[in-house]
Amino acid sequence: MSRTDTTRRGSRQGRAGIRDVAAAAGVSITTVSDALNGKGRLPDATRRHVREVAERLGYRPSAAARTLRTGKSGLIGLTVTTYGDEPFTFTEFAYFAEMARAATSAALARGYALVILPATSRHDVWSNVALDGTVVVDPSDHDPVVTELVRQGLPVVSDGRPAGTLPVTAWVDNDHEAAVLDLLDHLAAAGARRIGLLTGTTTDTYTRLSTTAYLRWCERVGQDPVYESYPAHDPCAGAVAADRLLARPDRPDAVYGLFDPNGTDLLAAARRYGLRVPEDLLLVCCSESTVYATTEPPITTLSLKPRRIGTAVVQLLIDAIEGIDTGRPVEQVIPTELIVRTSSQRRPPRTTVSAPRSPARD
Amino acid sequence: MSRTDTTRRGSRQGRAGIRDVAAAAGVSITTVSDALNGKGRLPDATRRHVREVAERLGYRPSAAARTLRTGKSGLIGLTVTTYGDEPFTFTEFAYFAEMARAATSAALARGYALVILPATSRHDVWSNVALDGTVVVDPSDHDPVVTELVRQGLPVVSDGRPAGTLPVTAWVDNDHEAAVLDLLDHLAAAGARRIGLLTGTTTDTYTRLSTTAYLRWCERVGQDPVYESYPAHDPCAGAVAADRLLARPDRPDAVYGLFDPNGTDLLAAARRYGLRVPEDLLLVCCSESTVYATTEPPITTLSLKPRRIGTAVVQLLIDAIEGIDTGRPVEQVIPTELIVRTSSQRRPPRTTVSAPRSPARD
DNA sequence: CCTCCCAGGAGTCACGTTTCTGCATGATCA
DNA sequence: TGATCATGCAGAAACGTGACTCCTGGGAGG
Repeated sequence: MSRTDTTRRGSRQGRAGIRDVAAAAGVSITTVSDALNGKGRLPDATRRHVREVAERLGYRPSAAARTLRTGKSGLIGLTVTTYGDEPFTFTEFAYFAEMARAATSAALARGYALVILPATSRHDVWSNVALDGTVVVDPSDHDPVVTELVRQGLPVVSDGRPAGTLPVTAWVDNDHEAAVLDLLDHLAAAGARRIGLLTGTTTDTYTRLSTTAYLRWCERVGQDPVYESYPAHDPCAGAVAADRLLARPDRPDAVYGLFDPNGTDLLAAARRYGLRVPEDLLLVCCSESTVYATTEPPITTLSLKPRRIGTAVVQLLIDAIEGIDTGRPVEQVIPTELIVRTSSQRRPPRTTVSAPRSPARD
Repeated sequence: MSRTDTTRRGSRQGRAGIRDVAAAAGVSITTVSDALNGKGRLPDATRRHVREVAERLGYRPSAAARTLRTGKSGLIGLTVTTYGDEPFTFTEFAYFAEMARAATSAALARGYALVILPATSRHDVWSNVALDGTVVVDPSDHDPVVTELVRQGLPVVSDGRPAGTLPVTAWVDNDHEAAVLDLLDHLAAAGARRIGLLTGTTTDTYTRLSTTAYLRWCERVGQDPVYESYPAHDPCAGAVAADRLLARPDRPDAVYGLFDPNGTDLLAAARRYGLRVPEDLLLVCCSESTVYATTEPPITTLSLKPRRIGTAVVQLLIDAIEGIDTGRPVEQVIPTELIVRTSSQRRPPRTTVSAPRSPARD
């Protein structure tokens, strides 16, 4: 009777609370909670009645209270190692955008949302948000953020295999070595005698594995390595390095560029030196950008399949959050795809392997 | 004395709570809270002691409990209208990526984090996260999500001026009409006699305003409009529309493309028809992509300055969250920038107006 | 010597849920 | 007919904070 007047504050002040719904429906708080969450044992009539009243009052459960009570927030952190003060790195823009998009989709489909967080260990932001787990893109060697998160008992899944002893719950990556070896074989089969590499000075796993594979391949076929390195986060340095590579006395007749903008940079450099692509110079770069389908000539690209990676990372993370923890790290390798276009074929292609965005020429 | 044994659960089970810190420091919960938040009146000695103990125990305050108590979560929603089942639209990829990056930076600098949320009114995800406010990119006419958020009393700031009576707290946009008029004048000054438009079939504000400005300009200078429309979310349709535009009997000698991929599509179409750029065809497109600096020839682009927009949107939103609510909508117009390159100059440029791909921008 | 005041800190409630426990009420069964 | 049991629901204890109220000395002023 007189106890229902404990509903003093919530009713008029802000949004309707569970108490208001209970009072309006003439039932207890327990019944409302059970009815809305499909939990307890209630007849369908009561369930419907409560739901209707809740709808009428515009009731939305408080996410904060639910999180506090259940310990689950439905939030997943997404963090990327950065080279400056910006939250994402610039070089892998298309890759990251695609990967983040797929990750967001996959998370939403399972009822989770993604929170973009900085890779810096500024605790004030990280500890202000209740996370169920975190996706880390390209974690550095002994990432303090990852260590701290694992110490708190949160699952962490990385895009890119962790270097050193980084204790991630699971990771997803491409087989970068196989991709590079395959790609170099493709160039050699197209007639390349000396293949050059445009690579980065950073020590991340992608750059390291790819460069190592290149060197191994050179050793195997008995070619002297011809490569230029530059800091991958500086787009101007990339254009300069592309120019340097083609200005060398031992100029390569084919080049693979590890980073997204390398294709246009190499194409511009080739024009400056009067080199025709693909007649004088074969070109491949690693990119997710669709512009390479319509450049003159279209450029063969290696796709790392960021959408599949983003999806896989989130699936593994949510599995770890909800399911049983196997204890040992789970590893998943996503195949790459070589999208062959004109720039890596000595003769005009007879069978088009690429998916062209334009009506067929000739 | 014997009441301190109420610290029964928290101490061993999970992370350290505020009670554990209080017990370890030999003070009360109040003192710990005050010491860590710099609130009450405590001597520095006590404050330091408590902080040290908290540090030693690895204490991190529970974000959920704090949110529940204070009503502020430090989370900002970021949502984009979508044309498919993906969370972001595809056509404005570079724009959105840049804008989101700037928004994330600005939010982090003020202690907030961004949560990526779908534009669909799937309430289960939206109501599962406690938001302090939301950024909406390109809200549709009577966006149900915006309406619902405003009904809940949350501030909403939109990128793109709201159509109809959408009750946003504030908005940020470019002056699209002025940008298009200016750009058309630029093309006319370069010698264009008949300027064509590549536009979209969607009804969003950007497309509508830009197209209207084009039609107005045509009327003013007495030119018959020459344009093709296509669904902007379909990249293949864009290539086809570009081809159609150049195949017309009243073929334009200059084209402005409203969307990011239009530049490469138009360039490819021009090559198919044997048109030289800029001699036979002047080209401008709206894009944030840096590839247009190195295409053959480089293409003039209209930049909407997404970084400035992203920053402005977040600043306005956080101001609304923290500060006083003025009640009336705040509007902010960001100027656009025409990056003039070879494709829109009849004669080789003597003075380079374009900004090359240097990292420092804005 | 008494009073007042203030620094310093302890107790306690409330935020809005979820969930465990438990109490009625009828129906079933030996 | 009384014991057992499933059903339908109410009470109340947390979850971990923040903030308000109140208590207790000790020094200063009268």
